[in-house]
Amino acid sequence: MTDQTMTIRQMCEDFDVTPRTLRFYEAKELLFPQREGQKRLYGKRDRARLKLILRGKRFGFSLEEIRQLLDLYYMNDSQATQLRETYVLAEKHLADMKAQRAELDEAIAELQTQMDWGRSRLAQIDPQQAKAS
Amino acid sequence: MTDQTMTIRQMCEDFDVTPRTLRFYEAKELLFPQREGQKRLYGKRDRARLKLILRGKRFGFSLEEIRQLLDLYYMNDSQATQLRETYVLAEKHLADMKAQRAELDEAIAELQTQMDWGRSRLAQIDPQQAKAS
DNA sequence: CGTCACGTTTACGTACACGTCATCTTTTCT
DNA sequence: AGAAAAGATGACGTGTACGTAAACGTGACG
Repeated sequence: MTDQTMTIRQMCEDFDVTPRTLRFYEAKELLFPQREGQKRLYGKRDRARLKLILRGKRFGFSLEEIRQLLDLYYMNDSQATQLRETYVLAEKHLADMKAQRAELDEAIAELQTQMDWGRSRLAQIDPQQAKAS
Repeated sequence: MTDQTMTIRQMCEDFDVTPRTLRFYEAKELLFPQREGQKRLYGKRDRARLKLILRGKRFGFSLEEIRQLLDLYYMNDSQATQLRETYVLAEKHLADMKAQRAELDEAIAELQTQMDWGRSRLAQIDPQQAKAS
């Protein structure tokens, strides 16, 4: 684990995942760490990719969708022919995320309304412990 | 399907789910439609609950988490003892959603940056078809 | 009266995202 | 050197969220 690369353990601790998960992502071609003999060595690129993978998961994208999106972030010059295609895909995902944000805002507002109601109910029942928002 | 109630088909069309899904949610105690003989009849309450279920799913909550959250929205007076407990749970979910929104904002910003870069690349390669944002 | 369309239950099947052994090298510590 | 720790591969298991097929009931329609 010279230089900028790290072992699987280190990665697991940094990102709070298991070795199994990292090997699984590799099998699904979302990560491709270098090998030093048998051992996997994760570099800067892998860390950046993993960050995006985990983020994508939190937003409900499947690993397969994420795999395709990673192409946008790690496009090289020789893949210029696929650039437009990838760009269109990215537009869809961006629209998805914006829609999700709008819905999320609405959901937050509604839940907060419910909680205001709940808090007033609590205040009636149990006046001494009422909290502020 | 008198009055304010509707059949399973109608529900499926309105919410774009399958009958299997609705029965599954019922088995998991997220929905409890009335019965007219054998047949399920979905009322206003069920529709509101289903809306929340589908929303929760889009935000990455499991059905079990959603089931617990539904208690907040459909709390009745006799469950006042559980109100505080439910309130605390709701606070966690609200915090979750706010964190998710923050991350989502970041992700949107980053993706947009990437797309700006991609668009400029496209413009170089293929000047006539360049689009605006 | 038959035959659909719609609904029900029960049961098995499936895709996804890993968890959990078992077994085997390869390092690393003492 | 010997044991423990870390890493690898392969295979099978697991939880979630349904899909799908079989077998049956039941009201509506030509």
